[in-house]
Amino acid sequence: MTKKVKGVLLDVDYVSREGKSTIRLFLREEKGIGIYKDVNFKPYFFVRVNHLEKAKKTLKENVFGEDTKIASIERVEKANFGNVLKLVFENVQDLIIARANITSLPDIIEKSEYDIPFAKRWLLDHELEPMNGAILEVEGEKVRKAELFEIAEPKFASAAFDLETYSPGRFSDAKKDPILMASFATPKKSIVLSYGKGFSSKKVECVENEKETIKALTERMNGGKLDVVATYNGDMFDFPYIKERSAKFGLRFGVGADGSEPKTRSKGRDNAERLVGTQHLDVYQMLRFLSRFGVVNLIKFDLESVVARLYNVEKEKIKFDEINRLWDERKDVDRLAEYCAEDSEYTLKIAEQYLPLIVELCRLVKQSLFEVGRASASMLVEYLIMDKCRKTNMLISNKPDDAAIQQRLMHPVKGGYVKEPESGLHENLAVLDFSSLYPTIIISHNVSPDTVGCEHKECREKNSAPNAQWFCLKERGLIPKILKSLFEKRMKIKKEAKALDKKDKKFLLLNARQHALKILLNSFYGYLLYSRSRFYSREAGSAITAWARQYVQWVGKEAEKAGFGVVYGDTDSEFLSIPKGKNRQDVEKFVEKINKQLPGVMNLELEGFFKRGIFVTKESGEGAKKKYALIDYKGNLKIVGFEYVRRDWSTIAKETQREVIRLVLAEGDPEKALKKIRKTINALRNGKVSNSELVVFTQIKRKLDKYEAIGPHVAAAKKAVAKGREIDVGSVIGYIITKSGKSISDKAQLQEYVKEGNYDADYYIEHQVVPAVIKIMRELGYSKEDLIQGGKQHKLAFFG
DNA sequence: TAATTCGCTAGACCGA
DNA sequence: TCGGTCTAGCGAA
Repeated sequence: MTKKVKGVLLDVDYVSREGKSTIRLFLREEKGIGIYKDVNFKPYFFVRVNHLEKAKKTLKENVFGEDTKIASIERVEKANFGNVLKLVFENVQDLIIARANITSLPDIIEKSEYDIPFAKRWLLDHELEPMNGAILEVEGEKVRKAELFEIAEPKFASAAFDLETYSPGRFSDAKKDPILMASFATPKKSIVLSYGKGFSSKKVECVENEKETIKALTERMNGGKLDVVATYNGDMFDFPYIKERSAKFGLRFGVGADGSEPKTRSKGRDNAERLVGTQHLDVYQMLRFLSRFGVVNLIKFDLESVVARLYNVEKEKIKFDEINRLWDERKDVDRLAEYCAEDSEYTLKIAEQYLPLIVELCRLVKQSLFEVGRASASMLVEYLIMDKCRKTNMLISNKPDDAAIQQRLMHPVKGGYVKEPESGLHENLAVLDFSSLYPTIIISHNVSPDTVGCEHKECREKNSAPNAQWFCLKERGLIPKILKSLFEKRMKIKKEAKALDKKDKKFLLLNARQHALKILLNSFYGYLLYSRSRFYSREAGSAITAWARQYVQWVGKEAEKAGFGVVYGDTDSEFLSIPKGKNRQDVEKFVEKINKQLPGVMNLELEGFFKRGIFVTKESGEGAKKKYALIDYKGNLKIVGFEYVRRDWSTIAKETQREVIRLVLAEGDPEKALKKIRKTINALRNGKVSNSELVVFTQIKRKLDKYEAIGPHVAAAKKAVAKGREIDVGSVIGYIITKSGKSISDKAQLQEYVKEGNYDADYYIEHQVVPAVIKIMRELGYSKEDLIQGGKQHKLAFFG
């Protein structure tokens, strides 16, 4: 008896029992999470062989370990290779043993697709998409058939939890230190579970002790009601901690859809905590992931800093020694509870904000939320390519070995072209840029590892890149195939979104979808030149940049021919100055004319018009690249590359620089800028500047003893460690240059150890404020001395 | 423990 | 103590 069930596919995993590995599907249904099994799908990989029959015989006779057998061997046709055998196994363990030894056998050339995890393999081989709808035809718990159905506007039940733990003068140790409280937030309600006296907050649900706290939290979280559980660093802290504490009490934190505990998966130096069914989204990991793509721009990743940056809210941070004090003295435990509750609430808020984007990525790359929320760009691209390979019946390339990786690293590819700017002030500018330059080159010129250097004379003549590589025009390549479909999807969505109000829920959803597509589109070029890529192609990568350089320089030349000035250009953009006698329409006409001549989907876009712009010179006197500021006709500033946008400069220098740029560009008044600078310098001299304006943030990128040159940030970190503070690799520290010490490094101290007023005024004047503003003032004829002493006045006629 | 190259700038480091 | 070179970090695209 078969029946149909319908729901959202949350997860796929496998279990091994009695010598068989079986796929499980987790389906969000109305009542809960249904678990179904695909008993027919077996683990497999391929081998390329010299001689089919001989190889078959060898393989059949071979037993790799105790009882390790190949369940079946079949010959398969692949689009890119002949003589391929598919080896199927009863379970994953057999596959693992077999793949370790197989290449040593005679007649085997190469193993292929042997390192794709079984559950991922299932997803790649089926049409279903995680976080999208699925209709399963089932017999009992066994799946007979599975198909996708689109859910346009999905809604997911999500919640977040957070723990506060005891930490007597050191970092909490799950073996000894109890959980004090646990907060649990859903979009509707937020509660805190705890024990002991002194609570009066309505949010707090008091239970008897720690054990009951764990029990109560477990109860809230299981029962298959949740699709997503969000934590903030649950991978490294909350989950491992509560598992350990549970075990101590003889409990199990069994909040997976099948009642299992979260499993730890090691991910390089870090771990991840995986729940089956219900998806664990570690918001901390997700934000790291999103910041790699520029979706968010965060400096520090602790929850307080993140909340401050995302929502402009100063959330209270209670330090661990104070947590202990409040708990022990039972004073103001409500405040502690509120703090704990806020952590969950904000974690959930951030999760929900970015969920649509991540969900869209899940669907596109056909992997679970757990995977995507922790993935890298290369993994996302790889999933897409592997999916396309399966659809077009191609054997997926293997990962490169170490020697190949080293080879690749030794031969970098020439990148984009950057034009040296004409420094100084410019008026009436138009900025043009190629929309999605590299992806559109790939699509329009069919750039792909499998189309390079074909034998057709015609392709060579018509489709050669400036670096002499050419690409076949007869058949679309693997990479362009994928990019074309992503590109077209994105165009369609953008068009649809354009018709909607920006506050419309549908708009936000469409925007998340187009953003997901953009992320993927932009990741392919990097993947082609990524040293560990399965589809590395120096030829393809260098052709892309060669074409890019050619196109952007060609547009520059054409612009000059058309009578515009070309002020600057970087990789995919041109900054034109519009001379007297020309207007906006002339620019538009120029763009139109260029677009008629561009091939395929390539497109030059008019980004905007700007009233003024400033470019500065380097110490050497050349125009500085990747540094400029523009102001549009509405008065909006766009500051690029300057210290103002860098985190490793003090606020006092950055804000002064911004104000100087604004005064110069918006008001055209360098004298006002000069006044501002002198005022700042005076404040510094008089000790009036607060520490918060003096902090410099820098990331510690390696272990402290691994530095060859001890810069101020390393020196400050070392001193802090000597005082007992922990500083991990990857953490961002804030330091101040104090009065005591000889070198700058000697004077550097972590912000938290510096008393107000104890700063080296000369340093902040000479090394922070002046260097930040002199670049700009120099363009207007001022010297360093003018800034510092208040030298002679300049009469300048820059603004008529 | 995982996309690329181009570019700027600081401060340490090192030898004269 | 000077000036050149190297290490390091971060941003633009």
